[in-house]
Amino acid sequence: MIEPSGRRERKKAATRQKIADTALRLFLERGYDDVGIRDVAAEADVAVTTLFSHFAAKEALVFERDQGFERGLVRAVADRVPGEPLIPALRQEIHAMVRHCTAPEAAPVRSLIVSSPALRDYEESMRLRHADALAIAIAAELGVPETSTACRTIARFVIDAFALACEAAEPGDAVDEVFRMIEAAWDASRLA
Amino acid sequence: MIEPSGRRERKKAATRQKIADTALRLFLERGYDDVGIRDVAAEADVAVTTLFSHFAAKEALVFERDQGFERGLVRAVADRVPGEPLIPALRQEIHAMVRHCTAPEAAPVRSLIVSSPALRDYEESMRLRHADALAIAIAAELGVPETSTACRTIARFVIDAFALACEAAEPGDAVDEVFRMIEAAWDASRLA
DNA sequence: TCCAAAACCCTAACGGTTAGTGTTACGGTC
DNA sequence: GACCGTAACACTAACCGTTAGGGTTTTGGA
Repeated sequence: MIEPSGRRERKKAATRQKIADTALRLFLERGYDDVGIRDVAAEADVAVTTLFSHFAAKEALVFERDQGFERGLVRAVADRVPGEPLIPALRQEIHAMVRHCTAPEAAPVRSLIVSSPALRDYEESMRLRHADALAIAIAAELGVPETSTACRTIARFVIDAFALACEAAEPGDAVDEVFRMIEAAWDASRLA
Repeated sequence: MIEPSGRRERKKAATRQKIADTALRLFLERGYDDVGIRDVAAEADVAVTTLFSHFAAKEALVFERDQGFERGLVRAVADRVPGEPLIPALRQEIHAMVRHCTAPEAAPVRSLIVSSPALRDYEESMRLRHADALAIAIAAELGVPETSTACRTIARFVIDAFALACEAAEPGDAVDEVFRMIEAAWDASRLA
């Protein structure tokens, strides 16, 4: 009775994708605030309730791909080659994420996000969740309690690096600059 | 034609205060989500539109006093005694802010905020604004461009210290712990 | 073949927020 | 002391995101 194999899954994924694609297209054409949920649903040919069964909020329509970011961060901590130090592994992962977000083909979506306070706030709240997940992963890796202030601090700093680098003129250099500071902070903590 | 002195100002302030007091009382009595804007307006005996002319959003009704935080941070940078190093000055200010937020009499409001995702998100977006303001103040103090990555990084780290300490079991100790890391990060930056 | 669940649809509403349009009360001016 | 501009407030009516309630179709498996 489990394992909903095949067609059902594919159809559901297709519906979800169609909604996301339609939404992004309309947002880019007419602006985020000038496209209503009812517009998106109509254009994607689904009911409004169906749209909300796939996406928790209007803002989520824009951040379809960012689900992998959190997983990537946690993996960068948990699955790194034995003996590899933590911070450089995270630096590498943040580099990849920043490259992804600042790639030329991502520019229209970027400016869409920047132009809407609602989207900016939503993105920041996503980052907070990422930081919490990362803190838990780091704590698990080091064998300290999840509530360890030092772990949570490092996790936040790493997410800050991501956020700041995405807005910097030279994103790659910014990642390195912030990570020099994070490395020092790490050495000054009791975790190193 | 300027200088609206006297009665008008007082009446406006009184209205604002009455709205905020009423709102907080109702929220604490019945829960944030179970009190509507129309309830608050009716109980405070003002029109809904009047309420929104004083407060930008429902969430802002809960964060009436936090306007001073940003000012305090900027002042901690700009008005510190000559020769006093930057980071300890900020540490002191954050200590004061954390004490303020974790004081026993602030507990009901704290738990109100924690219990509502909307309020938590709003608080975090306020902190982002504080970080931006602080970054600008630091940049001005050091005579570097506002967009300096190092300045923005330190500002974010300081705000992180505040957020983490407010949630920690021992807030005061947490501030000191995070600031040891910030101090190291500061020394590793090109600003020190 | 038939069933249970998943996916979907429709309608109607709720609650925060805003636009449009007055009305009052205050402050400064002649 | 009468007068005018404007800030503060009120009322109505809506917009928009979101959800509840309740039904229909599609799918996978027994």
